[in-house]
Amino acid sequence: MNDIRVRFAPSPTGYFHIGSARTALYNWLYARGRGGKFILRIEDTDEARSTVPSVRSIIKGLKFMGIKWDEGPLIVKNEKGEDEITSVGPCGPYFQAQRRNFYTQAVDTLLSAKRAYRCFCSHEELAAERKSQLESKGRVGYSGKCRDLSHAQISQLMAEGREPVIRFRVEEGRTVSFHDGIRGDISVRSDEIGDFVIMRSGGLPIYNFACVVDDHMMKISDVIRGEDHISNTPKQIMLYEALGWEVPRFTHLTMILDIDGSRLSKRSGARSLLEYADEGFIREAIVNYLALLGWATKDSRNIFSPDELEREFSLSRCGQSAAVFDNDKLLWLNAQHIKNLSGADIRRRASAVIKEAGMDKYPEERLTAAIEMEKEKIKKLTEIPEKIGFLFDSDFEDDADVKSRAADTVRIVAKLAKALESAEPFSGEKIEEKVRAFAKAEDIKTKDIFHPLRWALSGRSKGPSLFHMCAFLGKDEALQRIGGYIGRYGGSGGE
RNA sequence: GGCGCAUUCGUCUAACGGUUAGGACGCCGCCCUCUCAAGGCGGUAGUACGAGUUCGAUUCUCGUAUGCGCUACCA
Repeated sequence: MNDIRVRFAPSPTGYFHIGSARTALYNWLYARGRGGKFILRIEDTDEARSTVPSVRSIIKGLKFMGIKWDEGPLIVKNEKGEDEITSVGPCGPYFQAQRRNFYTQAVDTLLSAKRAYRCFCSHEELAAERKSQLESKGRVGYSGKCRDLSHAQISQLMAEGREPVIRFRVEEGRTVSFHDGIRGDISVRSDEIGDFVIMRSGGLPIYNFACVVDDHMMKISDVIRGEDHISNTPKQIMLYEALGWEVPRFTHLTMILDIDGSRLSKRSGARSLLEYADEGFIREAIVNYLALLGWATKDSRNIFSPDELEREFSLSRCGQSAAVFDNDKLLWLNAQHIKNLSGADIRRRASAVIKEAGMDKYPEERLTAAIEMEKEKIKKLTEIPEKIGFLFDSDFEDDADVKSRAADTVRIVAKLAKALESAEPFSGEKIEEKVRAFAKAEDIKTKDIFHPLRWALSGRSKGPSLFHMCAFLGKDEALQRIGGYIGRYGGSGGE
């Protein structure tokens, strides 16, 4: 046992994207590797943007990746059998919107210690202030106008119905430093930071504040999050100090960029994690790829199972520069992992695409066998119907190159069909033996009969190993397909 | 504008200050082969720029450039 506790704290606004997925994964891998706890917390203090569907997609996405949280939100069935979102764990609730009293308490502490104050400035005043600061090319930040309002002034403004925000009083002239788990020592002068808002006029906390309160109350030992939070860290550290709380360790992960180097956008990388799942990427590949996006072993090894990642992963081996999301490599990894699965496993995972293609009417064993035969060609689960469909349905259209070359082969194929009738049992081995013997007897190159047979059987010039395919179809079906081929291209010449 | 963080093949990355700068994806070629794949072998391509420290910098320091982030009653 130890006291390693990490958390993944997404805000439920929009879909669960790749960057978040990686942050969650790294937190989880770190916890698993160190025997720590992984906590899921939903940062829904932005009432306007937070949505329940988004919470669901986060939960679904984490589950897809095989990430399990020790504490956090849970979807359970209520008495009526409907889904209901609750939380499990000793430090709950795990939704910030349900933790308002904790934030209020902490604000009161800060207020009475004069480390925070009420600010009545309007948006307009603030905007004007910012504008003039920008023009004078200096620091941009709150001027501290309301820092020393008297009780009388405050009462007066309150009486007027003005609702203040709460600002944190930043100490002047000091340097805030911390040791980042990936980047090392980072320090910033407090003078660069203006008194920032910690609570909105409506009484809801601002991220930097809620985050500190929660991380402390949830006993988080390591805060592992995106690089975009580096600049927030000094503010948070000042809050920890003002509240008299122990500061956790911080580690900032690099950003994930789009192929053109910009921030990940819809175009190439930044779709929802779930879209990748729907597109036929499997858990192992996504986890593997995400792990590699910002982390590497000393030997730059590529293929890792989730279990291996749990053992091998370490924050200290994470890189410090942004990574570009590369679909090609993800696709390659997906093919690698699919290849290592059994046909039955692939079939099970592809059940949705199989069903959608209307192929669920075929026996599972047949589907499994077909997939087994073709699995090293499957890059994505969604490719399965096109890869094996013709094995089940003989009503296919011949490929163009088959059409153009078929006519010359009809005579020899018809002759081969007769030879095949006596193949018993109709196994791959037996068929191969028959076909090779046939070629020898006819004094033709094996290729000149192999290819035509393939065309007759499948209507395409690429596909599974010929004899396995033939055996898979079975004698009746194979002969029938050959008959159809002869019918289509036989013309007047016939036999 | 200010501050912060970053910068090795197109991409992901490896390299106690001393390596012909390694691996992987992609691309190209060859081999294997009943096709397509898979696999094997080989090739392509990189230390942003400029100083400094050092016998020696990808590696340490500084500057420049570029990118990204924060500078919100977003997270």
